[in-house]
Amino acid sequence: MAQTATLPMPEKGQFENEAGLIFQHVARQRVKALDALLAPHGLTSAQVYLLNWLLREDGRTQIELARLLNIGTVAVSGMVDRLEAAEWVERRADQSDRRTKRVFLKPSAMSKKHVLSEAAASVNASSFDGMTDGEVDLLLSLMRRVRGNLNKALEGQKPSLAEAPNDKTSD
Amino acid sequence: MAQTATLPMPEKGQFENEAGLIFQHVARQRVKALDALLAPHGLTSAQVYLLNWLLREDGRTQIELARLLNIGTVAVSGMVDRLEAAEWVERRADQSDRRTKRVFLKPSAMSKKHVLSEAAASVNASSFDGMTDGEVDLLLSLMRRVRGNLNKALEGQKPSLAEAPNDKTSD
DNA sequence: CTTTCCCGATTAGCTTGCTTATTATCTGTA
DNA sequence: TACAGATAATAAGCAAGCTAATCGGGAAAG
Repeated sequence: MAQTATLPMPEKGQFENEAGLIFQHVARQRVKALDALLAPHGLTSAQVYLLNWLLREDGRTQIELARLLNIGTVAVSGMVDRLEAAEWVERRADQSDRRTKRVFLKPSAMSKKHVLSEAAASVNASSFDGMTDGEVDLLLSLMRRVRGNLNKALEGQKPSLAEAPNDKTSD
Repeated sequence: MAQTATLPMPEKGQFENEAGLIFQHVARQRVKALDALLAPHGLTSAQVYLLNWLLREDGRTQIELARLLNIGTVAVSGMVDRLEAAEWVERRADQSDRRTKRVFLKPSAMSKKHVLSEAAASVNASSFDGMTDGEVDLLLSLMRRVRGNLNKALEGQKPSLAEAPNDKTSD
């Protein structure tokens, strides 16, 4: 730190603002880069993340997909709608539980397998260009810590599910 | 799948998939955390990023805001619509160029100044909990390099603006 | 002066995510 | 057995991005 006023580094307040935005920027740019690669195949980045999980193991329930993708079941529902309309996947009823629907890849999706992983790998390669393996590992491990911190913070923010035994001190 | 069964670490392919997702996760969780803090004030995280730039300097054009926020002018237009409807800002025509509109804070927004910066700082504090200043600096500098890499990659992907002197070899 | 080109803002329509509320089904307990 | 509560999926409606297309206003040729 220290940095006695020589660098073009903004001051503390501005720095924190920039810290806030850079996570959004990187995420959005990754989406854009991936979308650009996938557009010729009629796919989007979010769809590819979902399909990649199905390629690892087919026939997952939508709740399983939601947990793997870290999004809500409602978002999964919409995505599966679109994927089904485009004939990449199909829903089939679970036999033992009529509430759940399992999502299966259709042959058209399976045949695109290499495209999906190559597109993702290509964006990673671009993202980490000029970085050593050690730097990439370091970055990812720091990101995991941030994710863990935010998970904790978000759990603390919504005490609606857990806790609340007799704690009625809220507003 | 191989995976010699000791660590919970997935193998390379899965690792890369996770690398792709973690940037989205962190960005989204930051949004959620910030939104939760701001909801009582009737604001969203994206709106606060925009307002914070106006607090630094009022009366910017929408294109300036788009560049600062790293989003498109269309997105800015929509956000300013909502901010204007909620009486946080107002649009005024530029005098010298009738195409451009400048966005000015209204008193209600100025009075929230401390709320905005505190919310952002709070999310940063949560995000970086348990990390040393050095680690945070390192993370941010790595993120900046990733952003730079992606910027370059995205420029290369759309040769529609630059280049294309006589290159008509497209599809 | 006019024509052509560029540029700021907007509209229309899309994807992806969210919250809240509904519907059906399952499960556990009285 | 019956009823209460959890759980899987969906519907409705919103925010925030995006691209492509449009409109009006500058600016620089001719």
